[in-house]
Amino acid sequence: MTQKSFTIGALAKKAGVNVETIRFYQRRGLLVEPVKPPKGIRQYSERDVQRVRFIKQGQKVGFSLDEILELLGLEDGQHCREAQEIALRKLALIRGRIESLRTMETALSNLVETCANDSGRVSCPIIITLMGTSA
Amino acid sequence: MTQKSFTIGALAKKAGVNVETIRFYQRRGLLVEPVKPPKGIRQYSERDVQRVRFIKQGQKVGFSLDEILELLGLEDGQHCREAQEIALRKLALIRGRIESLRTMETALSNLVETCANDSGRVSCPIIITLMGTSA
DNA sequence: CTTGCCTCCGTATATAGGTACGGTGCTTAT
DNA sequence: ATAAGCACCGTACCTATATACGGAGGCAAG
Repeated sequence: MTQKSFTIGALAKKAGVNVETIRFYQRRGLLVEPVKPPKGIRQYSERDVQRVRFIKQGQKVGFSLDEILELLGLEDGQHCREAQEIALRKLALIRGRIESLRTMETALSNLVETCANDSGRVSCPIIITLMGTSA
Repeated sequence: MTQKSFTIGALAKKAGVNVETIRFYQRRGLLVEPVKPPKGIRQYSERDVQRVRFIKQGQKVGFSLDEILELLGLEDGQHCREAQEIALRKLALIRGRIESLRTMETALSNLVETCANDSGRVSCPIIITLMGTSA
């Protein structure tokens, strides 16, 4: 069962990161430090777990923490024009990256296929096919 | 016009990186250091430019230099079984990343669209939609 | 034949993104 | 009421990926 609020240690565990990492993200502004009840312990929610996971996903696809901060800013809601501008910039990046990845995917699939037929040496033209993309 | 061979400085310029970076990649085994003619200067080719660009592309989609080294190993040709294994592993990663990026793409497109309709504040489903993907 | 610019090489420093450490003070189970 | 186990906080340290620095030597233009 899912509690609605828990400690930093539990948050870290749920999100699959180190406690120190949570604190690091707070310092970087990627996570809000919940108010500390006087004499108490800060409480976290599922929402925080999701944010951390989002950060990790973003990193895996090549975004820096600063970029992810921008993306999270969109989530938090801000004036439309600014949000839209950022979103459009990120969209362009994302699309370029998808294209790069697809090119790699094709090259690797071909390699695997070739391999299935022939069991000698193989080589994969992964480089040539990737040039010229813009992401 | 494209010369067939040039110096490290030219290579760096063509590839859009620093000379020091080229040397760093050589130390890391990502680029082969061309033989130095006695008393001479090492010569580089378009192929090197492509390799460097590939490295940069790879980084943009979230691969580390070590992972890129593996991918370049495929390009260079090696025994099938090993190559296939590596290729399959990378394919899985790549597919996961494409999926993550697509999710982000959808979320951001929606955001942009919402923006076009509403000129107040927006709240973006970006985080929620991204949770649980596996890349 | 000197002045610059470049290669070459080794070493030192920088930046991003964590990760570890050490002390203090709650709470809780024993 | 004491010992364990966390939270909290500041600071120090670590890894990956560059980037900079500084001296020696080659080559070409003025």
